[in-house]
Amino acid sequence: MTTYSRCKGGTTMSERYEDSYLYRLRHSAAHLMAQAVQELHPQVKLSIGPPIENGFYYDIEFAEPIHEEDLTAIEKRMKELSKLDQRIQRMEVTREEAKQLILDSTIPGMGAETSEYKLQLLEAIPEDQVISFYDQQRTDREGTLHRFLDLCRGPHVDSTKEVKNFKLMSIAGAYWRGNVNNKQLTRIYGTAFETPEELEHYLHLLEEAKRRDHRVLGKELGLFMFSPRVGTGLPLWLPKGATLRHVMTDFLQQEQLKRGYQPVVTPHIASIKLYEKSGHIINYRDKMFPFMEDEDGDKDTYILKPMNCPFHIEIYSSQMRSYRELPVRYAEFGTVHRYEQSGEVTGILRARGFTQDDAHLFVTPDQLQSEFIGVVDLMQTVLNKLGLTEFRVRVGTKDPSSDKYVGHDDNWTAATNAITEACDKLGLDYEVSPGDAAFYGPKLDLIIKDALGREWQMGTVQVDYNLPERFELEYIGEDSKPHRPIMIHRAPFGSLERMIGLLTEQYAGAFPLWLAPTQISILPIADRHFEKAEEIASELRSRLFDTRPLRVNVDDRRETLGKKIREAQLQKVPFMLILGDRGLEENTVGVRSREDGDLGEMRLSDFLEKLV
RNA sequence: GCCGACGUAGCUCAGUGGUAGAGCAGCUGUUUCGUAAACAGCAGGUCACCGGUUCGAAUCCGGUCGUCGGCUCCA
Repeated sequence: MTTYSRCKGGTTMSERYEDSYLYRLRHSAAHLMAQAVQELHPQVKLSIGPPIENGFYYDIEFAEPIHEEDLTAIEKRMKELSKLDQRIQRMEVTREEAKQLILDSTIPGMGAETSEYKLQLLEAIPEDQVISFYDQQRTDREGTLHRFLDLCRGPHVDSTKEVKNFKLMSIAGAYWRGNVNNKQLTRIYGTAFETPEELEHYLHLLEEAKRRDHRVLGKELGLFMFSPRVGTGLPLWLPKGATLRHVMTDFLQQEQLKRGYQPVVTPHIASIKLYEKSGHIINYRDKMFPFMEDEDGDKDTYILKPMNCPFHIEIYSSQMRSYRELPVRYAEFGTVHRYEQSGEVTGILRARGFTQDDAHLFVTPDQLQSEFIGVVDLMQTVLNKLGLTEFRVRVGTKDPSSDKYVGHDDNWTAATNAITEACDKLGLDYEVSPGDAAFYGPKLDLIIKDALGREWQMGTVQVDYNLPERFELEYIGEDSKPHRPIMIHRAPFGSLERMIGLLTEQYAGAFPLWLAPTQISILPIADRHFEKAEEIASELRSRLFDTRPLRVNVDDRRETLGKKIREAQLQKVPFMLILGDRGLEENTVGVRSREDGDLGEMRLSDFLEKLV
C-alpha cells in the first residue's frame, strides 16, 4: 500500500504526481464538481473525471447545452457541498454488485437512463482488477440521506471539506473515449490546490504566460502578422521576423554543409501524378489544400505541396546511382502547405503554410545506423545552440489497429528497430508511442512545451523503406546489381515557424545576441548627434558577428533619451549605444545592456571587443 | 470540423436599448534633453460583416467571417 505524504506545492521531489495528495485532491474536486452538476442538472450522464497536470476535468453529457455562465452556479454549489464535510468512502464490490449499483435508480444519478457511460466503463475493467466505487454522503436536518456515488478507481481525499481552493476554468467539447465517431460530451475543466495562495499563484502564472505568448510578442516585437485577407494560418513575416529566419537558416545551413549535405530547391506545386505515386493522394488528401483543377480539362491538375519528399526523390532517381555516391543528403528549406482544421491553427506554432528545415538522406542498409546517429548528433548541436534544454524524445511507431499506414510490416519492423537500436546506442532517454508514426514510416520526435504548457512536436527523424519502394529507387551496389536505398527524412527545427514561435516564448522575446533581430540600437541624444550616430552604425554594420553583418539601427526620432531607452528596452534590443556631446568630444559611446543596464562610457573598439 | 468564449480607433481597453469614449501610437507645433514615457493642439470609428426585432441597436435575436480555450489531428 502506498503511503501519501502531504506537502506544500503538491509533490515532493521523490514523489510522483500520481501518488501525491494534490492528485487525490484534484480527483476529489472532479467528483465534487460532478456531484454539484448532478444536483443542478439531474438528467446528466457522467462519464470520466480524472485529475490532469494542472487540475482536473469531468466529461458529462448534458440534456441542454451549458454555457460558461453556468459555471458560476456549479462553483457555488461545490463550495456549499464542500462545507457539508461529506465523508468520501471507498467501497469494493463484485462486477455483479457494481452493475446493480449503477442501475439502481433509487441512488441519485444512478439508473438505466443516466448510466450508459458508466456501464461501458465497467465492461472495460479487466477481469482481474478490483472494482471500486467512491461514495460521498450526508444526512440533512430533516434526516434525508444525500449521496453521490461514482464508479472510480480512486484514490480520493477523506472528506469533501478538503476540496476548497478550486476554480472552474472552461468548457470544451470532448469525444467519448477520444473518438471522433463517438458522441461529443461536454468537458468542464477546473483546477484545485491545497491552499488559496497556491491557487492564486497558479492563476497569476497563467496571466504571466499570456504575456510571453508568441502571438502577443510576435505583434509587439514586429516579427510576423496575419491578415484575414491573406487567409487563416498564413503568416506574413515582418522585417524583424524575417531576419530571425535568415539567422536561423544560415546557422543550420552551415552546420549541414559541414556534414556533407547538398542544397536543392524545388517548386511549390507539382502535378497530381507525383503525389499519386507517393501515396499522398490516398493517405493525406484531407490535409491538403484544394487541388488546382482545370475546369476545361485541358491542363493537368496541380497540387500545392504538403511535403517535400517526392521532389527530392525525383532528383535522386533522375540518374543512375552508385553505392559510391551514397549517402546522398539533399537539404532544402522547403515551404509546404497543409489545410489544418480551422480549430487547430495556433499562431505560427501551427500554421497552414510553413517552412520545414527539411532534408532527405538516401542510404544503404549498412549506412542507416551511422547516418541516423549523425542526424541525432546534428539535432543535439542545434538544440544546444538554441539553448533548448527541456524536451522529450518520442519514438512514434505504427498503431497496429489502424489502416492509415503504407508499406509492408517487414519494412516497418526494420525501420522501427533501426531507430530504437540507434537510440539505445546513443543512450537517449526516449519513450515509445504507438500510433504516432508518419503514414510512411516510424519516427523519432522532439517534443517541447510552449508558454501555456502545451506540447509541440519539433524536430523529427523518420526512417522510410516505403517511399523508395513506391518510387522504385535504386543504387548499383558493389556486386553490380541494383539495390534499394533507405530514406531518412529529417528536420532538426521541425519548422522555422514552430521553432521561432517556441523560442520567442522560451526567451520571452529577449533573444540571445546571435539571434536578436536588432542587436544594437544607437540612441543619439540630440539632432547634432545624428550624423555621428549614422557613422557609427555603418562602421558596426561592416563588422561580422557570427558570419553576418551586425544588425544595428539608429533611433533618430526627436524624442527624449529616456523614451528611446524605454522603447529599445521593450523591444528587447541586447545593446544600446548612447551618443551625446561627451561621445562627440571623447569619441566614446555610453553602453547600456538589456540585462545589466548602464555599463558606462567606452570606445567603440572596446565595446566591439566586449561583444565577442 | 466539433464544443465553449470573444470581436468597439493602428494597439490596450471602457461603454447593456436613447447623440461613440480613454490611454498609448499617429499628425502639427514647442522643447535639443545623459540611462525605462517632455508639453500642447489636431485628427482618427459603417462599434467584424449580413439580416432581423424595435420609434430607436455597439447593446437584443439569427447567420457569416475572424480570433481565443479545448477535443480530434499534426511540423
